[in-house]
Parts: sequence; structure tokens; C-alpha cells
Amino acid sequence: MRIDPQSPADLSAQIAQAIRDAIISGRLIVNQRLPSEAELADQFQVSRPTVREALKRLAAQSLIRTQRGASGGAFVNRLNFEDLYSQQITTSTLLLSMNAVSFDTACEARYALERACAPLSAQRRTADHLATMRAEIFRQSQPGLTDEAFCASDVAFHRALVDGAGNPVLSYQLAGAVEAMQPLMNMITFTARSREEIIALHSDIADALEARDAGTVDAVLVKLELYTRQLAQDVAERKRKPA
Amino acid sequence: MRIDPQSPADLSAQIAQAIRDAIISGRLIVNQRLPSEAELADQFQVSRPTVREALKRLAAQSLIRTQRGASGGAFVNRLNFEDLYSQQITTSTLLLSMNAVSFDTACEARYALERACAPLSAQRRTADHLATMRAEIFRQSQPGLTDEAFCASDVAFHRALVDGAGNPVLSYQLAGAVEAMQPLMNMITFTARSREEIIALHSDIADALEARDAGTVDAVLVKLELYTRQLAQDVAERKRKPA
DNA sequence: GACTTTTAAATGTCAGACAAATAAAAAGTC
DNA sequence: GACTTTTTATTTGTCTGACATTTAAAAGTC
Repeated sequence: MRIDPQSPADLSAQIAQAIRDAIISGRLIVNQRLPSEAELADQFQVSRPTVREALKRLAAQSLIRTQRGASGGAFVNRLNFEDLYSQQITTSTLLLSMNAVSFDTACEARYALERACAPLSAQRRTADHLATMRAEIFRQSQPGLTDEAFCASDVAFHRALVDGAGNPVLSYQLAGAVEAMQPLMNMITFTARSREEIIALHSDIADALEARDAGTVDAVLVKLELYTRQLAQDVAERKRKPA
Repeated sequence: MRIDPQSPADLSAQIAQAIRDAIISGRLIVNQRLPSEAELADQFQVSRPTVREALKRLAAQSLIRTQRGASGGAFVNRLNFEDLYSQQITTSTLLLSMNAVSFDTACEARYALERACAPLSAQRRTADHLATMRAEIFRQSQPGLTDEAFCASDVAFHRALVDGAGNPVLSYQLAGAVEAMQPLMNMITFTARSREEIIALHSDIADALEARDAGTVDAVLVKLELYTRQLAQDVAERKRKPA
């Protein structure tokens, strides 16, 4: 692992990249301890604060974890989906809030992904997944529910659908898409409440999944997508020309 | 923006989270300049190195960029897909190489996502996308091509298919899945060369996309998935019992 | 007015120090 | 000897203060 002191890039960025490469290439393996900060500083011929900045960069990507104390140090982290979920959600939320992608584009991607999960979920969903979905549908039909709680339940419902596919990669990919849209969906439900319709569609999905009927699930998801995008469009128009 | 000095978490992590929250909530908007490191240190009542570690964490996630010199500083970054692609690829590659997910699971997710793009791509692909795909097919059929180059071309082909959907979110999600599998696919093609079959399937896809026939694209992708997973399984078995 | 020089502000880097946590080793106790 | 307590060494977390480097704007010069 070497760096180029003449490079215009920050030393800490170079060091982070060098260590990252070592992890990706397998020269550093999971749970292996990196040299101490002092040793790394010596090795790269930089000061300890510079090394620390590099390590913080890697920690931000969950590539390493650090422990204090004797026999502490920085260790190569085994990536787990928990960490990745939250990062994915943060990224997706920002993409939407910064207008880097339109709601329509995000919505299309979200339902495309969800429909990709549907056949797998119809095939593999367990009784647990079904029970979760039924429970969320029941919660959604409670009259006193706040809009926020309804949206959270909506997210949980779709989460169960996706998890039913039994593929953590798909779950991870969709976590961002679904959760990132919650704030915007919230805004929509505030103005255009139509819970009955959504609940009915959710019930259709649960029924179809119970019957392992992938085709129907897909069809209902298409309906739900159209409905969502229509609502978003209505809200957008109402905003442009407020009565 | 406040932090809790009593919290067990690192101060730099807390500060990073506080700034991250401010960006997500919209209190800090794109291209807005953050206070200087000295001001932030004063505001959070910590030292400048601690602030710097926090900023490096955010920089690692592409949330901010820094400029040196007068009127320099840290600025809220508009997320762009270029940055996100490479992060996604790094993450996906590590997930695979660390055995956090099996090749089979990754493969299933990858083709599920790709099939989700197929109908959109059949509808929206431009002549450009088709030309790219044809060019890659032609390259793949050149006899002198190395295995690495064949794989790279394979990636480029599928990239064009996905990009044809015209949805950057889907492209971004798939970038990781497809590119991360390249090294492993490489390994497979080394042992079980069967380029003709793959090229034939690629041609079928291009033809179907030209005819805007989503159903056929989907069917061919299913074939390709089965073929890929069969190959992977064969290689795995051969490894377990090496003749 | 156009060009050059100076200046100030900001990040990048360094050195050295101390605090706090932690595990291992050492000492003490029964 | 086995267990508990204390000590110690190691390592990260944080601070202070300093200097180098970059850069844009201000000042100066022709």
C-alpha cells in the first residue's frame, strides 16, 4: 500500500483509497485488524490526524469499525444489511429532496423493483409475511390513525411484500426507494385522503400472495402505481394553481 | 444543531450526523457553504481536528465537497449519479467478495432488476441504445477477444439495456449488481466458455428490443439467468470435486 | 483599463500532548 | 491452586498550537 505525496488529492483520501483497495482485493480480510494509527502514520509517512481522517472516511462507509483500548484498533467490517439499509435510505431521501430525481422517476423505479419482487414473493412468502401484511392492513383501517402512522404502516406492508421474496439484495435495494418516498407520500395523503382505496388494493395483494398468484399481485401493483402517480400529479397541479 | 458531549458515541460521528440531518431536513441546501472549520469547532465546542473528522465522514458519502483557499470551505453537494455509481459498485463488490451474499442470491436479484427494466426499455430505448448493443454483440463475436474484454463488453451490453429504460434510479441500482458480478463471471467464462450461446441470446434481446417486444426480452432474460446460474453451479461443483 | 502584486482567509498537514477505555498481566487473597 | 483485585501497557479519542498551501479578492502599478 503506497500513496503519492505529489498527487493533488488529499493525503487522507489517498490513504482511504489505498486501504479500500486492499479490502476489495482481499489483501485485508473480514475481521482482520489494521495496523494501529501510529503504525499507519509511520507506514504512509504522514501524521496521525491524517491517518485518522482516512479511517473516518472508511468508517462512514461501514468498511471498518474501531475499538478503543488495548488490543483495540480498526477492524475490517463484514458488511451487514442493517448498516447498508440506513445508508441506502439516506442516499435515496437526498436524491429526492435535492430534486436530483423527480417523484415520478422514483415512483416508477420503486414499483418496477417491487413488481420484480412479486413473483418471488408469491412463491416464497411464509405465513409470517402474510400475517405481517394482514396486521398492517388491519392497522390501516383503524379510524383514529394519524397520516404519519398510516404511511409508516404502508411502508411496513410493502416491506413485508419485498422481504417475502427472501432475497436480501432486493430488500436492500428497495428499502431506500420505499422509505425515501414516505415523506412525500405523507404530503399526498394529507391532501388527498383515500385510504379505503389503498387498503382495498393492499387486501387484494395479500389475497393474491396467499393464493401464490403472481399475476394478480403484479396487476394490483400496476394499479397502485398508477394511482400513486395520479395523486402526485394532482397535488403538483393543485400547488401550481392553488384554487 | 447540537450534540451531546456525554454520549458514548464519537463526537465526530455525532457532528457528522447533526450536519447530515440538517442536509436531509433541508436546513442546509445544495451548494450552500457550511461555516468554516474554526466556526464549526466553536459552535460545537470541540477542536478543529474533531470537526475535520466529521467533515471527512460526510465527504466519503459525497454529501459535501471542500475547496481550499479564500472563499473556500465545505459545500453541500448535489448528489450526482456518477458518484453514486462508484459507491454502489464498491458496496456490491464487497457484499459478494465477503460472502455476505451468495452468487446465486446476487444473480437472482440482478436478473429480477434487469427484467424490471425490460418493459420500460422496450418502450423507450433509442436508436443509440440499440446501436450500442449491436456494437457490443459484434465485439463479443470477435475471435481474438480476451475473457476480460468479453466480460467488459457483456457489462456494457446489459448497461445499454438498462439505460434504455431511461430511469437513472434503475440504472444506478443495477450498476452495482451488474459490475460487481463481473469478476465472478470472469471466473466462469474462463472455465466454461460458451460465448456463442451468450451472443445468440444477446442478439435475441437486441432484436426483441428493436421490435419493442417486451415479452420476448423477458423470456430471453429468464433463459440467460438460468444459463448463468447453471454455469455457476457447475463451476462450484467442479471446485468441490476437482476431477 | 489591464495587468501584477499583495493580502487575507480557508483548508491541508504536522507535532506533541493528555484523557479515556480496555484487555492482559501482575499482584494479592482466600 | 483458584479466584479476585490491582496495575499496567496499548490504543483510540480529543485538544492545542503551529505552519504550509491554495485561492479569491483587494491593492498597487503601468
